[in-house]
Amino acid sequence: MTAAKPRSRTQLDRKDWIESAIDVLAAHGLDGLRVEVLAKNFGVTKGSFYWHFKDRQDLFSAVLQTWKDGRIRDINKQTTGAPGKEREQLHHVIEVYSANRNRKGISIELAVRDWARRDAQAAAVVEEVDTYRLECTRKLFVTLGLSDDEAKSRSLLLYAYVFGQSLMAYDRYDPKVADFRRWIADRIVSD
Amino acid sequence: MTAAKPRSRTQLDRKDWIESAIDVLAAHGLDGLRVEVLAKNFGVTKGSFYWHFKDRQDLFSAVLQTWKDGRIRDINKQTTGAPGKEREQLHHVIEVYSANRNRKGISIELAVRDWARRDAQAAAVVEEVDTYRLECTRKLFVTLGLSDDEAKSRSLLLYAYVFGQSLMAYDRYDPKVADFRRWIADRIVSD
DNA sequence: GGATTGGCGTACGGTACCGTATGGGGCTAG
DNA sequence: CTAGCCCCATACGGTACCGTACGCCAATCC
Repeated sequence: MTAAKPRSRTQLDRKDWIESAIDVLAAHGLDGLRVEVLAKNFGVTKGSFYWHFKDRQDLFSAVLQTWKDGRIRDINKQTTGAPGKEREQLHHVIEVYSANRNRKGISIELAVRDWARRDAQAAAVVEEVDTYRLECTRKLFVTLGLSDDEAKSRSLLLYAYVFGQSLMAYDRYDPKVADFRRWIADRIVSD
Repeated sequence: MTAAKPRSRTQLDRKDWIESAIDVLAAHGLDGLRVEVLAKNFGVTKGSFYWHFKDRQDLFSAVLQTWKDGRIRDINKQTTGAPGKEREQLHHVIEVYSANRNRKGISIELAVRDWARRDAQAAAVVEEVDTYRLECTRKLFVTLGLSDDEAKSRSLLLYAYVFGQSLMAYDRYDPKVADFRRWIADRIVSD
C-alpha cells in the first residue's frame, strides 16, 4: 500500500526548500539566499539540503522554474475565459501590481529581475515570462478592436508601467496618487 | 604654496574610491560592493581604504550622496532653460533611459533602487530623487498647458515607464519595438 | 530479523570577507 | 638632518559561507 499522505511533516522535500527559498529571495535578494540560512530557518542542518539538492545552483534552477510556471499559470488565469470582460481583465492586471496589495509577489518579481541582470539563466526565464505576458495582453487589446501594432505598444507600456511603479517611492508625492493611478490605467487601457 | 595639481595619481582619494564603488555597484549590486574587491581593482590593499573611510557603511553613504547630487544636477540640466522646447525635453528624458544608450546609468539606477528596497537610507535618497524628478517634469507638462493633476499623472507614468522598461527583456518581442517605443513616448508626452 | 535505504547530523577543510593594530616608506617643513 | 604626517602594507582574529566525507537512526523489504 503506497501511502499518498503528506508523510509526517517532520520531513522536508524539495518543494519545501524551494518555497522557503522564494521567500528569502524576495526578502533578501539572491545574495541573501544561502544554504545554511535556509537550513537554520527550518531548524535542520545543511546535511538535509545537500540530500535534496546537488548544490546551490541546483536550488537556483528549481526556483526559477517554479517561478516561471507560476507566473504563466497566473497570467493565463487572468487573461482568458471571460469574453466581453477584456477591459476589466486589463485593469485587473494593472491592479495586481499596484503595490499595497500583493507586496510579496512584487518583491519576488523585482528580485528575479535583478537576478536576471547578472545571470543568463534567469534572464532567459524572465524573457519567457515577459513574452508570454505581452502576448496575453496583446490578444485582449486586439479583441477590443485595436490594431496589432497598437495592441503590442500598449502591452509594452502596461507592463513597463506596472514594474516601474513598483520601483518608485512616490507614495508621498501627492495625496491624490490613487487618482493619478486611475487616470494612468485608463490612459493605458482605454481612450 | 599649496599645489592645486592632481598630485601624482599614484595616490588615491575618497573620490576615486567612490567612483570605482559606483561602477562595481552597477555591475555586481550592493552585495558585490566589497572593500577588498575594490582594493584589488586598484592594486592596493584595504589598508588604503580604511585610511579614507571609517568603514564600509561610510562608503555606502558617500555613494548615495554622490549619486543623489549627480541625478539632481542631471535632471536640472535636462528640464530647465529651454523655453519653447518643453516637448523635446520630455522626449529626451525618456530617451536617456531607453536602453542601448546609457547602459551604465541604467545599471546604477536599478542597483540603487534594489538597494533601497532593503535599506532605509537608500530608500530616502531614492525618494528625494524621485520627488525632484517628478516635480521637474510636472512643470514642463504644466507649461505645455496641462492641468496640475494631469501633469502629475503624466510625470508618474513617464518615470514608471522608463524604469519599468529597463527591467524588461523584450528586445526580441518584435522587430518593430523601436516603433512601439515612439508610439508610447508620444502617448505619454502628447495627444 | 538482518540488510538496505532515506533523511539528516557532525565534522572538516577551504574561501572570502570585515575591521583593527601596527609598522614603514616617502615627502615636506624647519 | 630630522621630525612629522600622509598614505599604504602586513598581519591578525573573527565571521559566514560552500561543499564533502562520513556516521547514525528509523523505517522498510525480503
